[in-house]
Amino acid sequence: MTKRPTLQDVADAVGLSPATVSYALRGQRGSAETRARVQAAAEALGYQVDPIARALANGRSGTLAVLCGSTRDTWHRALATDLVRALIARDRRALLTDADGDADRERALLDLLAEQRADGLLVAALDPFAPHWEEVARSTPLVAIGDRLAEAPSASAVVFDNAAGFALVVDHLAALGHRRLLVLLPERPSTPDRPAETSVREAARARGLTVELLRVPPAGADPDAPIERVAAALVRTGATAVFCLSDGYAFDVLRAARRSGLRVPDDLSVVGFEDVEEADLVGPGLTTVSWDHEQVVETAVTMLLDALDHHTGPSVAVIAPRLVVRGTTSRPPAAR
Amino acid sequence: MTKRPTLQDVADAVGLSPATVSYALRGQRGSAETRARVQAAAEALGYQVDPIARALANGRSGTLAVLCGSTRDTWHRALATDLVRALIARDRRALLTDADGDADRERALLDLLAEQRADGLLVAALDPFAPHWEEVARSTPLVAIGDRLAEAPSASAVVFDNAAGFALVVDHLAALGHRRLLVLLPERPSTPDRPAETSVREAARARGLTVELLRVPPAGADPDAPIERVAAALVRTGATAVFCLSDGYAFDVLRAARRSGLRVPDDLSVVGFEDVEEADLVGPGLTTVSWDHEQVVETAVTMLLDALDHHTGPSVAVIAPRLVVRGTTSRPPAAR
DNA sequence: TTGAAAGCGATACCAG
DNA sequence: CTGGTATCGCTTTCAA
Repeated sequence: MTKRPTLQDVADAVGLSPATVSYALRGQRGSAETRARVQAAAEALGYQVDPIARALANGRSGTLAVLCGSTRDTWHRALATDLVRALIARDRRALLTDADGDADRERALLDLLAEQRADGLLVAALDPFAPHWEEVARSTPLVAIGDRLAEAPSASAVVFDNAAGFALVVDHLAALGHRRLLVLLPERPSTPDRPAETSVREAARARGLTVELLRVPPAGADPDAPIERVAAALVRTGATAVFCLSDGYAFDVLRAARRSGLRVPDDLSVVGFEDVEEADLVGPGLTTVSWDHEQVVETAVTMLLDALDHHTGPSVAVIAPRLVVRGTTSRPPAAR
Repeated sequence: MTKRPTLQDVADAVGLSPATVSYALRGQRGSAETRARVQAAAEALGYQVDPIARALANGRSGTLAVLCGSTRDTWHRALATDLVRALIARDRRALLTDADGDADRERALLDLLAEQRADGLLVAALDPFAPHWEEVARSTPLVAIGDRLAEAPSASAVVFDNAAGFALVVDHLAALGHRRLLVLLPERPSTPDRPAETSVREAARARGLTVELLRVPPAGADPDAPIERVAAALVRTGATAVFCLSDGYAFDVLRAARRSGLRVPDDLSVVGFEDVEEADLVGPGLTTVSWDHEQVVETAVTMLLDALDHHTGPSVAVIAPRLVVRGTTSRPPAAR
C-alpha cells in the first residue's frame, strides 16, 4: 500500500511550490493555465487534501455537527438523522452526536466539537436556557431547532409556532365536544418564549375547555412510572382527551390507555405534538400536530450553510403547524 | 477570549520540555513526582490536548465512526443512534454517517472516514459483497453488524442467526395452520452466507408450507409501488400470512392490508424480521422476530473496543432470534 | 503571479 | 529518565 500523495508531490510533479499548488487547487490564485495544469496533476496523482492537516493549519475542520439532546425520542432521532442526511446530500461532511438526555454531557460534547473545529452546529438543545450557548454561537455558526436559545442572540433558530399548534389542537377537540383535557408536558420548562403552560391554558380558556396539567419526565428516563400516572390521571379527572406536549409520550399514553381498558379513539382522544413516521399505523388512529419535517430540515440546513458561505447574520424561521387528524372521538362528555 | 493553552505553555510552567510533558500527561514516562507536577500544572492552566494536532502527529483521531447503510429504515436508524450512544457512554468520541441507500456514497464515506483517521468502524453495510471492505478492515478495526462482509476476513462481525429466525417464524405460522406464505425479501442479495431465499424455502418445506417470494426494493426507495405489488400478490396467491424479510416492510404491508380491506390479524398474519420500538402499538398486533437490540449493540461495541485496546483479532458473534408474538391469525386456509 | 519560510500543536525518534 | 528536533501536511503571511 503506497502512501497517499501530498501537496509536495503535486508540487514536484508540476515544478511549482506547494504554496502555489495549494492556492491553485482552491482556485484562489494562479493563471487559468497554471490552475488547469495543477488540477490535472492532482487528478493524475489521485491527490486529496488531508482534512486533518488543513484543520490544523487554518482552524477549520470542514465538518458540520448535529448535536441532539436525546436520540431516544423517536422524533428527535428522525430529525437528527435527517439533518445529517441533508448535510451529506449537500456534500458536507457531517457528524452526529447525542447528549442522551444529560445536560452535562451536552456541555461536554459542545467542548468536544469546539476542539474538533466543527465549522457549524445544528442543535436540538436539551437545555435552551444554558448560558454557554452564546459563547459557542459567537464563535461558530449555530442553528437551534425547536426552540430559541434563550441566552444566545447570536444563534439562528428554526422554531415551531407552538401557540398556533396549541390553538389548532384545542379548536379541534372543542369542536368535537370535548370539555376536559389532560395535557402532558415536560417537567422542565423548555421554551424560552411564553411558557407552554400559559399558552395551552389560554387556548383552552378561549374555547371554554378545562385543562388538567400533568408534568412528565423526559421520554426514555423511566418508561413505566409516567404511564401509571397518566392512567391514574385519566381516571381521576374524567378527561376525554389527552394532549401530549412532551415529545414521544403519545405512544406511552396509548399504551396506558390499553392497559386501562380504554379504547382509542372511542373512549379517549389522543393528540400528539409531533408527527412520527409510524403515527398512521399506531393503534386505531393517533391525531398529531405535524411540523413539516422536510421544511424544518431544509430551513435549518439552508440557514447554516448561508451563515457559513455568506456570513449572514443570525435569523429566526418559524414553522407553522398542521393538524393531522387520524382519529379522535366526538363523544360528548355527558355520554360517559 | 484568551487562547487555549498549548503543550508549550504547560512545559514553560513546569520548566520541562514539551516532549516530557507530552509523555507525562499520557502516563508513558516520567517519575511519579514529575507526572504529578505536570498534571497539576496542566489542570491549573486548563490544558486540553488538541485532538487535531494529535491526529496529525500520530495518525489517530481518537474518534470512532458508525457507518449506516440507510437511516431511512426505522430499525437501522435506531441501531445507528444506539451504537453512537453506547460509544459515547463509554467515553469515546463517535460520529455517525449515513450512506442513505447509495452504495457509491458508502464507498465515498469510507474514504472520508479514512481521511479523518477514524480509529475504528461500526458498519451496517449496504453492500456486504463489496471488495473494498477488506482493504478498510486491514487498516482499521471494523465490526460489521447484521451480515458478515463477504470479502473481508479481517473484519469482525455481529451477525443474526437468520436461519434460526426463519425456522421460528415458519414453525409458528405452521402451528397456527397456515399453509401459504408470502415472503418479502430484498431485491439484492444481502447475506454472504446461505441466501435467505434458500433458507426460507427449506424451513417452509420442512413444515409443509408453500412459499411465494416477492422481491421488493430497499425501504424508502419508492414507498408506494411495492405496496401495490404486495396487495396484488396477496390477492393472487391467497396467502394467509406475510413474512417480511426486508427490514422496514412490515409497516408497509400493514398499510397495504388496510387499503385492501384485509384485517390484521383476523384475515392475515403479518410477521416482521426485526423488532422496532413501536411494533407493539402498530395495528392490532404485529408479530416480529427480535434480535435483542441491547445485546447487538453491546456485543458490537465491546468487540470494537477490544480490538482497539487489546489488538484482538477478528471474531464473529451470532445473535439468536426471539419471536415476539403480538397477533397472528390461526384461521385455517380452508375457512377463507 | 509565484515562492520561501514560519507556523498550527502535538508525537516520536534518538541522543545525552 | 530527559530533552532536542524532525516530522505530520497544509495554510498563510511577506517578499520577490
